[in-house]
Amino acid sequence: MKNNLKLLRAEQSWTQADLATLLDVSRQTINAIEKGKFDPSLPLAFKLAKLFKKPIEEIFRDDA
Amino acid sequence: MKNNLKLLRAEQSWTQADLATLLDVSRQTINAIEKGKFDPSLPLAFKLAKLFKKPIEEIFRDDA
DNA sequence: TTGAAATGTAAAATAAACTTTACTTTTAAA
DNA sequence: TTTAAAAGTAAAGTTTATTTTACATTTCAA
Repeated sequence: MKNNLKLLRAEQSWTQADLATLLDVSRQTINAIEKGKFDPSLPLAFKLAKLFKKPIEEIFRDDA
Repeated sequence: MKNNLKLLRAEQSWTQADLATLLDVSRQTINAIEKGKFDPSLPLAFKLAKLFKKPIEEIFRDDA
């Protein structure tokens, strides 16, 4: 599972901490997802999609 | 988080066990998701979207 | 070039997803 | 109306997501 989070976040000039606050998760969670250490839960993926106004499939790519 | 799985599965005349096999998860996992006991992981949501040829947002609805 | 902000990382703990086993209840066809 | 398949459920265990704390490294503006 790959994602564009780093890019999308940069487009908004948000820090990892900013994004974490907006999503109500820890900064480490954002860092780990960006670095591909794990995938977000489905609810968190929905929050990201809502925040970035993009479908989940446009943010995450299934490489399985 | 709500979902149409029961309906989509019925459209294909698949049992919970059939669907579980197609997705390589346990039947109890399908049952629990259909009954709303928990949400699938993002990878499993992608598998479902692929199988049913529908975007994740069309299968799951964020009610948060 | 220093210093602060941002990012990366790690360990320990908790929560949520998922499995296995096993049993009960519902559904539907013979 | 019986009975087999399907669906529901529950407990115990494993794995994965997430938090908290804490520290190290990178980046970039003064």
